Amino acid sequence: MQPDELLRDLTEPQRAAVTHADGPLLVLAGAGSGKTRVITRRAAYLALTVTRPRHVAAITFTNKAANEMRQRIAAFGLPGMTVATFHSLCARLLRQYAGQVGLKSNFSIYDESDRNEVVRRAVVESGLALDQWSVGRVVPAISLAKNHMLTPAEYTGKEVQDFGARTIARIWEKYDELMRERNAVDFDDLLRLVARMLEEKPEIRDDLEDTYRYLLIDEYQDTNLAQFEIARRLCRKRQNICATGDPDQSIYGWRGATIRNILEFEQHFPNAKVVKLEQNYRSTPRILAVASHLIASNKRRKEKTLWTHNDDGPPVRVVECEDADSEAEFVARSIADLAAAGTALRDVAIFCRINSLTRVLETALRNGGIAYQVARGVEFYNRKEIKDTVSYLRVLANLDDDVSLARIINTPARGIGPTSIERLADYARAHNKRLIDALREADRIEGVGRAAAKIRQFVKMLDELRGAAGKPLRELIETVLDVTGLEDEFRQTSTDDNNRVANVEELISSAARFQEESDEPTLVNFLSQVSLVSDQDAIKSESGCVTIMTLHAAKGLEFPVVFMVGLEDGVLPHARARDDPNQMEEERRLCFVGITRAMRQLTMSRARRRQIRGTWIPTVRSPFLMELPLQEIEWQSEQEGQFRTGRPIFGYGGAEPFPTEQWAQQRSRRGWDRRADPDAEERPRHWTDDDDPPAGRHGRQASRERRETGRAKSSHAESSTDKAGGGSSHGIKVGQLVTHGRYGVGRVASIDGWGEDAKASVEFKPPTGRRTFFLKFGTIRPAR
DNA sequence: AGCAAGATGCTTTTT
DNA sequence: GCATCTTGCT
Repeated sequence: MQPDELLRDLTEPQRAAVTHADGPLLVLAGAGSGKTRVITRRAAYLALTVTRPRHVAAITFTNKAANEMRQRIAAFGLPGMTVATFHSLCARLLRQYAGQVGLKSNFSIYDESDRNEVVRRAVVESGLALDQWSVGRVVPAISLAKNHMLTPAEYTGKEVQDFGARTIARIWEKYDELMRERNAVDFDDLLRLVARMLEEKPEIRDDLEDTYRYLLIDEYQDTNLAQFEIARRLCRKRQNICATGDPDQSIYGWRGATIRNILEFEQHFPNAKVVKLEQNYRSTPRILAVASHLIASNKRRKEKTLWTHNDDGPPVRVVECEDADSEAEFVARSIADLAAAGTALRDVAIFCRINSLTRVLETALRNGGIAYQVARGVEFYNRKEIKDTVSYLRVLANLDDDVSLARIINTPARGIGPTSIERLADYARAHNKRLIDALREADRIEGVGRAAAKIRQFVKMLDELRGAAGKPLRELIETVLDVTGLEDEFRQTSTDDNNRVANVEELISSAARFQEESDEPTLVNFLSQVSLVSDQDAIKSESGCVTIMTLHAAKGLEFPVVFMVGLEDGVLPHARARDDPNQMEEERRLCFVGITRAMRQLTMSRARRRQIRGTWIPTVRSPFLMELPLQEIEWQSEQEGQFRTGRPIFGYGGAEPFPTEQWAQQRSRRGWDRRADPDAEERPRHWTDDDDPPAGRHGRQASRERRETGRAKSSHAESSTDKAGGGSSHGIKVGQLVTHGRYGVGRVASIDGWGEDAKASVEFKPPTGRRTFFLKFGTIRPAR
């Protein structure tokens, strides 16, 4: 293949991103801008021009992304490239260099539940009470600290006075110790240990830098500090890092991702070239307008303007329903209508902020006879039968793995009860031995009397199985299932709903596939893959049904028709984000991600009443709805079962469609009433002038008007709104760009008058020309 | 060992 | 309000 062939059908900015050879490169890839295409082309282009495939490494977050990329690159016929997720690459490196970082290369990778088990143990062994130091409290603290590359000492360091922090650090140290004993690492360790290794072992880093000469890092906006350090340390010599991502789609801050990594890329990598991909191939201009207008309220971002050649499509709708049930029915009915008109169900998706909202939707779709699937986080590998089987395999691979061993001692039930297991564990701890050694010495342990014989049998069985550990994977797993009695158990407990036998068979075939496809199909490597693969990777688009999923799960996907439900204050944005401006921005990005998944038709909805934990409560409209460009949107309101199109009333979010007498009184009493002019309700809210981004860090145009993002102090439309009645804070200045519902964007030429009489003269593009508006009517609004 | 009644807790969840 | 885990009982 000729390199030029890779460029033929690319746009100018895409080409620039693909052909940039040496030195740091940041590709700001807007939603739907053909990012994957650019990355894969770039990988191939580099391999054909400035280097060879084996010196190119593309790193992604999900297996799904990695697989897709691998496939596309394979089409170029350039074998030998590294395409991996951060975690799988790190696991590979840690196995390779295990000895140098204090691990054995057969280490186990612990998932959430395994890790929780060890944390629980660490709490107990630290002499603390589990109900006070619950997993839910300890785990996130440690995980976050690890992702920020802290050590326990550094973690306490800042807050020596803080008893809580000191205790967490103590538990953490214990936890690390227990993990080392078990020859196990968790997901966070994979990253952290590699990052540390690259710093502390210059000779290893040197080798790796010579291997991975060109780095491509995808979804860079979702990297945490550990991942950033890995990337940075891998390109220290050559600085050949290409990061792609979109700050507006950073939605994993709560997991330790740092949006700063992408915002400050140019500081971290001086002389970086920046390419913006702003042409969108996915959505209609209307959808993009809505998305852009919303995200403009964020401060922590990089300026970017999405545009498209696509045709207009139907208007974006916002629908306010009486309650959650009728919202779900509305969605179901709309989908039924679409289906009747020829839309395929697989082209339709429903997004919600939290999983608990799916239930009403499921009911409504079922009642409406509409086929659907829920993309749940319930993973294949978390099923009991899979975990049981995998635990046996883990023990065979890593005899130090006490957590897995404890899990299988009595699975299937063989008369070794919890008391005996506890005694064994106590003995092991007291004598500083592994659990497996305690098992072998069971006869000598006090209080294990009757179970001792059964333990002996179990150990014998394990030794037998270990003899089979070298067999091909399929055979090995089948032997395990047979010898342990698991197979019989699964056969007996399988139901139509939950076919355990079939699930285990799926595991076997994935092992067989691994055996064929992997370069090094060892048991340890298979287990690695099992730990690092989730079935989020397997959201099928082929099934002929509607997909219900969370906004997080929706990232990276696209659907012709999208419904977003629950646009309510406390749901989206989530209540717990409400008093933190940074979290509010993340919620807004989440909303943005949802909107930009839609290709042709987008409907956002909200219920005026919703059942939260059992009781019906009136909701408040999401502040994000009020940040949408009103003139772009068709508003519908349900009243007594009828849907009417009309303008919403801002500042009002109660259970009634329109203000009640009581509400109106309350409103004027508080002094935030607005005139009854219907146009006035369209005016954007919350303009302030003192709200620029922090000290021009990223060199933004200071002149640009920024919208207040907060609304954090109160859930009602509040005072800042209604300075508008008083005059000067309509937020419109001479020279500023404003939009008008009919005439579009224009520039303010002059402002005359004051207060009620203030009017602006606005210059629009021909043929409209210059027009004058009374500001009090709010017909022109600041554009962004 | 197995079940049933209580207790708990409840955003999102790439790996 | 509900599902999931724990505890206590037989």
